[in-house]
Amino acid sequence: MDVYTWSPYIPQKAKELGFEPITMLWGEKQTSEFKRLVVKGYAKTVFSFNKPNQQGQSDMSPQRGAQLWQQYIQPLKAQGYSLTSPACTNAPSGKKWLQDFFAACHGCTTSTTPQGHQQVILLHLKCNFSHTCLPEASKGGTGLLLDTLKATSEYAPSTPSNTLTASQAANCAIEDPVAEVARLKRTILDLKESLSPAGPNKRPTSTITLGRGIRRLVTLFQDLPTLIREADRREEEEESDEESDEGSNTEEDSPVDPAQLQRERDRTFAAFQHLAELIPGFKTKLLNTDGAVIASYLSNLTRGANDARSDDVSSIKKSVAIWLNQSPKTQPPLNPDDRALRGLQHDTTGALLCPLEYDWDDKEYDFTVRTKLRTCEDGFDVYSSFYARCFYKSGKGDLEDVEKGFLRGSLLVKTFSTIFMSPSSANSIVDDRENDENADDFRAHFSQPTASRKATKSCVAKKLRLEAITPRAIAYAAVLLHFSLTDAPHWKPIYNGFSYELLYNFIVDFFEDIEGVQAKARAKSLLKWWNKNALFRQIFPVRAAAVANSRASINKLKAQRARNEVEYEAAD
DNA sequence: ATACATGTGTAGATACGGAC
DNA sequence: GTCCGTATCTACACATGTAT
Repeated sequence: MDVYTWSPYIPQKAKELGFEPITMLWGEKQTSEFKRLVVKGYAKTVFSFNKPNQQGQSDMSPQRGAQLWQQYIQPLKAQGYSLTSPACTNAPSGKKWLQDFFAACHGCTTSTTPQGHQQVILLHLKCNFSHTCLPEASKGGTGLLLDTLKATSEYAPSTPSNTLTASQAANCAIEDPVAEVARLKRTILDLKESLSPAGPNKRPTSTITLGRGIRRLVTLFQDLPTLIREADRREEEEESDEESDEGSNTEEDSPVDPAQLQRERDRTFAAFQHLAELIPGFKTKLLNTDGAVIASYLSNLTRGANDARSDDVSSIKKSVAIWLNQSPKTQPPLNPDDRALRGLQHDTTGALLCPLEYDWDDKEYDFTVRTKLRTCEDGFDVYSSFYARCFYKSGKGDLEDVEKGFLRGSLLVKTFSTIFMSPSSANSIVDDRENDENADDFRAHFSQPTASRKATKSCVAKKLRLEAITPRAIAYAAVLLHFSLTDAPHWKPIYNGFSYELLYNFIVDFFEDIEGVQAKARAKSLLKWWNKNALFRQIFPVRAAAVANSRASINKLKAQRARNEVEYEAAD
């Protein structure tokens, strides 16, 4: 850390405290004191005129500056001092002042840069930490300085990143621009490495990137402040738990089922917990007392969340068309880039959107059901039920047992693996609507890996550190699949009166909000069915079972070696 | 202003071909 | 055969464009 006092004087304490003192010729009025104090060894660096281009500061002409420089500053070079150019303000007049100064200052060129360019003079960005430096830097002040560097010494720095510029500003002095830039780059690299020691990607993950998993794993529709509010509410409730919150709610006018409200709250709180798990340091970040910091943090997370959803909506739109077009029955073929001709008007997508309640394919009455559904005749509404056939294994279900086959359809599995594994991973999943005799064995959904090419990048699930398939991930995939079968022009939470938020909540609750032992067991086995997924296990080869196995092997080896030792000693 | 769609950049991986 | 550099590919992240 350097220290200076806007004068030649260096405080006695400065050196004792380990500061590197810098002397300064502030302006004309300090020349005598400067000459008296600044001798060989007094300091290593010298700053020169303070804002010579500004009235009320050292205020002098470039030509006068050059004279003073030659008289007082230049001779110090021979005494081992680092020389620093006049410190103009960041105003355009400062750049002009410096250019004129260099023009007038003959013989100031003392050394050369490694590139062989004439290094005219050491430059100093005038600033101080408390009030000038960072605001000016953020307004582009350092940019101007670098412009000046370029203009005066032919030194062209590689385009500095924002971080670099800020660091340069904070450093306040650029002695040798080339060395300085190189040094700062190394420092930044070091810092980055220390931030993320492991992993091939050394770049620290940005907040936006961190947010990408939120819609996929935490909540598809709720915004982050809602989740935080619910977490806060719970905390308050716990603190004053004897005081029931009856009447504290202002929802008197809209009669809400208390059980429904409680479920809503539980779901929201679960989302908060998932969020805290997904985003490293999330809870810590919330402790920040600066509301603006938190607001921008949350808005970046939200941006990432919505970006990722947007990516998924568009990629699933394409993929679904390609999968369905593989069947010759899909006539006319679907346009991968447009949902416009999908929905009820198309026989293939219509059949998949059609819930169990209706028989899309009834032939006896010449497809009247289909027609009635299309014309929204009374009592015929495709969007009245969540039991759409696209969610069912082989597209078939039983109205008397709606859970049977629900969320086991191959299209849903394809959608899931497209999002969480890779688009190409879905190719290995056999469409169960074509050959339903493969029914029960999940592995039958996957053909042998035919791709000669291995995955080239870690998949989304890995990036999100997803260790097991969660209900919310399945619900996310289900919503995206259903939506991509419609003819919606763009992503909407509600389309044709069908609420994707309600569908999402329905599927989440299907797993998370269960009454009864038998029902719980069925939901658990469904989740297990997903996690048993051979493809998914390829991605995470080291599971708990594998770790246990390796421990068992180690123990076995230990035991045998111990036994051998005993036998060896006995033989002696 | 915001959300969604589209385009660009890049990491990580393999395939290929020439030199030795 | 192996070593090494280059070309190419996939898929994610981010930037930019566009519509509402």
